[in-house]
Amino acid sequence: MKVTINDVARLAGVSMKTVSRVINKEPSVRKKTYDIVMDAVKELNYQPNLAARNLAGTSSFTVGLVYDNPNAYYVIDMQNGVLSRCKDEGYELVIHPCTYTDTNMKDEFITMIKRSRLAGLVLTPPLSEQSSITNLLDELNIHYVRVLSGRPTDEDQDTCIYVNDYKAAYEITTHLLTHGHENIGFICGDKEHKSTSERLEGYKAALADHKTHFNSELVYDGKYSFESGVEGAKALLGDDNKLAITAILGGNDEMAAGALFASRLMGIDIPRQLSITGFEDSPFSRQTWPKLTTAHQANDVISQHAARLLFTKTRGARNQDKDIITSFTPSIVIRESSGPKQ
Amino acid sequence: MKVTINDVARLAGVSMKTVSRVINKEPSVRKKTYDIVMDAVKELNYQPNLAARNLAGTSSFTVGLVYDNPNAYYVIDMQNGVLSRCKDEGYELVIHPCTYTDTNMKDEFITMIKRSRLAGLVLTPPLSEQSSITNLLDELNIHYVRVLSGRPTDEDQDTCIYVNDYKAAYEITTHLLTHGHENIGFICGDKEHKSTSERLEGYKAALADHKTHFNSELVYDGKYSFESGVEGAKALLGDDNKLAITAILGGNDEMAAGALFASRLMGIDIPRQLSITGFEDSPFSRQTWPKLTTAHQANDVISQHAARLLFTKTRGARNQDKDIITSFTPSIVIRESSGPKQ
DNA sequence: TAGCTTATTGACAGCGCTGTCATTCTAACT
DNA sequence: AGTTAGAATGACAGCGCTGTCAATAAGCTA
Repeated sequence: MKVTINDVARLAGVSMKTVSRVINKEPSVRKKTYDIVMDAVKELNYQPNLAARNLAGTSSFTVGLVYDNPNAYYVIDMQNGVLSRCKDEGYELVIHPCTYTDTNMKDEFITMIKRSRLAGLVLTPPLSEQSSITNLLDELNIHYVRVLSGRPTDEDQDTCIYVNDYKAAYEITTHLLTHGHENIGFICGDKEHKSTSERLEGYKAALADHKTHFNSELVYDGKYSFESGVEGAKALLGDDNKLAITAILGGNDEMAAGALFASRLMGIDIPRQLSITGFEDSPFSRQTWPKLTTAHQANDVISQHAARLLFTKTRGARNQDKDIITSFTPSIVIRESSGPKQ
Repeated sequence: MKVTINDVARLAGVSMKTVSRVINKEPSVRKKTYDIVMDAVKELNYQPNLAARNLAGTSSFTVGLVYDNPNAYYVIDMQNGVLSRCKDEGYELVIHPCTYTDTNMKDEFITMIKRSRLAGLVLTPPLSEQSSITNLLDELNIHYVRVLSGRPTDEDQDTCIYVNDYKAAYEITTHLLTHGHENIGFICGDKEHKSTSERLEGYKAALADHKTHFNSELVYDGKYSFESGVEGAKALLGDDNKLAITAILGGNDEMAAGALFASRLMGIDIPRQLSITGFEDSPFSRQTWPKLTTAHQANDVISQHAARLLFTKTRGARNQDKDIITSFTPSIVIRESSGPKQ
C-alpha cells in the first residue's frame, strides 16, 4: 500500500538519491536511468510524500492563496486555477481567507509560515494592493506573486500578474459609443480598489478618444454590491432621466445586475431604452434577463499563471516556465443587455 | 526565527518528548510541568511544524474537504467553517473540488492520500450521498464525516451531520398555508440530490397536516439553477395561471430568484399576487427585489461541526468533544417575497 | 522505612525525503 | 594506453517531530 522512494530505488536498481533526482527533474541524470526510474515510479504508482519533502528539503511544496474578497465566484475561480496547477506540479495548496487589518495580518502570516514552510503566496486583490502586506512579506522573506488590476509596467514583471481593466473598460465603453450612446453612466466600485480607478480611467479615455465630453455627474460611487447597483441606477436615472442617459456601465456584474433590476422596476425597457453592461462575466451576468453584456475575466486562467509564476520563482533557475502570461485583458462578451441607441 | 521543539525543551528544562506530550495534550503530565512548558511555548511563540508531525506520527494533521458542487456560496461557507476549526486545532486543510465519476475518483483519492496522509475527509452533498464513495473510503480505510440532507437516524450518529431539509420545508410550507395559500407550487431541484426529495417530502407532509390536497401538477422538476427557476415559474403560472397558484416554493434561492424574475416579467406583483420563497438563505435571496423569504442554512456552522466530529474520530478516546451538534434544521427567515393570500 | 505500584519523564530510533560530499564512470583528450 | 575533466551516481546525515520502551520519581502499604 505505502510505496516509498526506497521501493522505487530497489525496483529500478538505483540509489534512493537517483530516484530523488528524477522526480525533481534535476539535471545530470542519464536518459536511460531516467526512463528506468520513471518506469518503476509508474509501476508502483509512487507518489512522493509531501511531508517528508517539506521537512527534508530547503524548498517547500506548499503554496498559500490569500484573499479578502467577498465575491465567492471570484474566490472559487482563483482557487481552482491555482489548485489545478498545484496538482500538476505536485504542490499542495493552503487557502487563507482573511480580513485585512495591519495588526493581525502579521501574526497570522507568521503562524502560517511556522506551521508549514511555504514555497510562496499568491495574493489577490484587494490585498495585493496593500503595500503594508508586501512590505511585511519582504521583511519575512517570503516569495509572493500578486494579481493586480492595472496596466503592465516594466518593473515587477516577475512578481505581478496584471489584469488590464483599463483596456477592457476602454473597449466596453467604445462598444457603447460606437452604438451611438453619448450619455453613458458609470457605476463605480469601492474607491479603495485599484480596479475601480482603472476601469474609470478606461471609460474616460474611450470618451476622450471619441470626442465625447466627460461629465462627472454621470459617475456614481458604488460599492461593488448588488444593492449599490440598484442605488446607482436610481440616482443616475432619477428625475425623469434628466441626464438623458442611454447606457450604463456597471463597475462589475453585481452592480450591473442591480442597475438592471432597478431599471426594469422603473419600467425601462432593456436594451431598447437603456443599455447596461457589466464587468467580469461572473455567473451574475447570466442570471439576469436580458443577460448582461460584460467583459470576460478568465480568473481561473489568471490564477493558474500566477501559480506558475510563483513556481518559477521558487525553483530558481532550473525548470523555468517560459510561457507565462503576466498581463490579461478581459474580453468583451456582447449579450442582450446592450444595443444601439434608439 | 525558526523555533523547534528542542528550543522549547531547553528553555523549559525538560526533554523534547515532554514538550511533545504537552502540545498534544497527552495525559500523564504533571500540572506544574505543563505550565512550565506552556510558558516556554508562549515565550518563544512556538508553532509545531506540521510536516514533521505528519511525517513522524501515526495520525495526521491534515484534513480534506471534498466537494462537487457548483454553488460557490455554499462551497465558500463550507470551507470557512472547516477552516476555522482547523486553525483552532492546528490542523491544515486540503481542498478537493472534483467532478464525480466512479473511475477517476478512486485514483484521485489515492493520490491525495499518498501525497499527504490524511486525518480524514469531510464530504459534502451530493458526493456524500454516493455509496460508491463511502464504500471506497471504507475500503481505503480513511476516516470521513458526511454532511447530508436528511432526518437524523440512530445509526451513523458518529459519521454524519444531518441537515433537516424535510423539517425546514415543512415549516416554510406551513408558513404559506397559514397565510391562506392553498395552491402552492413547488420547483424541485435535481432529482439525484437527496435534498430535493427531502424538501418535497416536507412540503407534502405540511400539506397533509393542513388537510390540503397534494396536486402533482403543482410540482415542477428543476435543476437548482436560476434558469430552471425561470422555466418553472413559466410552466406553473402559464395559461393565465389556470392552476390558480398563489405561492411558489423554490427548491433553493437560485431557483426562487429565477421564479421571481419570471413572475415579474409576467407582470405579477410580488408578494401581493404571488408569494415566493427560497431555500438556503444564500446571498441570492438578498439580491432580489423584494428580498426572498427563505430557510436559513448555517453552512459555516454545519461544516464546523463536521470538522469537530472528524477530529474526535481521529483522535480516538482522548480529547473528546461532547458539544457537537449532528443535526441542523434550517430556520425560516421571513422577508418581503411572501405574504398573506389576497 | 522498606517494598511495592503507578505516574511521570527521558533516551533514542526512525518517519520519507533532500542536501552534501565522496566516489565511480564516461568520453575526450594526449 | 594513459590521463583527466566532467558527468553520473551513491552513502549518509539530518530535517522536526512522535512512538516505544526504559528509567526515574512519587505515592502508597504494611
